[in-house]
Amino acid sequence: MRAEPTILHVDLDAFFASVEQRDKPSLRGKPVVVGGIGGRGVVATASYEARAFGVHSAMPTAEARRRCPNAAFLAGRFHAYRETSRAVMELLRGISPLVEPLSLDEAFVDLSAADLADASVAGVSALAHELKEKVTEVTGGLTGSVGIGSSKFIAKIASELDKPNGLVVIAPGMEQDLLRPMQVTVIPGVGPATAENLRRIGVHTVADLEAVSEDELVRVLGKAQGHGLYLLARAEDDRPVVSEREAKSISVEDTYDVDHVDRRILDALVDRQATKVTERLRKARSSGRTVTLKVRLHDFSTHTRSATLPGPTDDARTISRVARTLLAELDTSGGVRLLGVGVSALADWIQDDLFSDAEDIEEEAPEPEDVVALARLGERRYWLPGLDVVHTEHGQGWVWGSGRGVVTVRFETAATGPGRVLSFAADDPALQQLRPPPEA
DNA sequence: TCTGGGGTCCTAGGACCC
DNA sequence: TCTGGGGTCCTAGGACCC
Repeated sequence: MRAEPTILHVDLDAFFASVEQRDKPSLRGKPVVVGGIGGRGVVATASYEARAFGVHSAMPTAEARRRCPNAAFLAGRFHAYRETSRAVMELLRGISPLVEPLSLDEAFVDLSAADLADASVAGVSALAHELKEKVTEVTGGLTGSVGIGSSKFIAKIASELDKPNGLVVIAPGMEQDLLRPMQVTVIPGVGPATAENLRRIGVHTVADLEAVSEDELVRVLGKAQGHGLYLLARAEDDRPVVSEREAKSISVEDTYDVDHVDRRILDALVDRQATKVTERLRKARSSGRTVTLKVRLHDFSTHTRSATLPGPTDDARTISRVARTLLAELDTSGGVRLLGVGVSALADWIQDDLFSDAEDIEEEAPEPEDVVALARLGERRYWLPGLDVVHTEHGQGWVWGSGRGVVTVRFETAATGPGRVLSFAADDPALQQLRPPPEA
């Protein structure tokens, strides 16, 4: 909790649906539902016109159609959403460098890192009014709801209070008065299961929660959540706004219109997902060590199986092979409604099968003028999957040897001189024997 | 015509090492 | 011969968020 109301939370109103209404004027003023439009789809966003019919996020689309047959049902255009989101995030970064996006349509901004003349309630209100106008400008007509307070928790609660197109500033010192009468479910992190656990010990409101000892909360909810809620019940929240967060996993999943039983089909679907994951890994210039397969069976029971490799990979065949092996461990004879393939334990560097690496290196050759990129790309690490002899080349640089493990190879590049191996090191003693090839 | 897709964080148990 | 903890890694599942 800060002494001044310097944490701002923005939430774009009915974001996906609003983008559709912006781009298609015939949809304006009408119910619009964006989400899965197949037999097993759910609603991602409903326009306020559709919400009037009782349609809301996470509702099965079939139910939404029943409640609001005249709505436009759209599958969504994520490219347009990303573009619009990017414009808003840029705008926010113009206010303060400390911007933490939570999703395409939500972000925290730490105003204490902004060039702010007046951090009083009146001062930040004026800033927020201006921000809201600019949001509408840069998005081509969308509105956002803004909450400002002394912490992330309070800012987030505040932005919920006056949707859509709202602006609420909670003056420091008023947090407890605001929270006490509210249901515990307004607290982010308190979902149906936690609410039920709390209900069983007689807790319905934040005031009720505040009356429970920390020991009791830890007993009922576990260490992390119990401690966390003990603090939030008192509006104690020091969490910083974090602008740069590294992804921890990349995954793809699909729910099928019909359950699949045929092994060959399932294998082929896993294969396709492994390819998609790989594409995204490569785009992110990343690789991962742990492959996870997710399976939802006909009865909606969900199972995951994972395997951790000795080194990271961004190879579709490897990921697919591991995922299919994991699939074989599960009894899928009753039918599979969802398959997913994910990769975690990400490394910010690229594994390579050295025999197929030459093209990749070419693709990733740094721009000569980009010295910073060069410094990073000049050093690449390779995972050698148990090959007897490994060698690679970049320009005229070579290394070879035998063993298993991770080896670091530093190349000279076009900008630093002729392509030559400068040095190499490995974590497996066998690989210490790596050496440049004899003169040809 | 039940229940998406992309994530994050937490828990608990077992293996393994010191 | 029996008995320890602590730390870390891995795995599976669950809760939650947008």
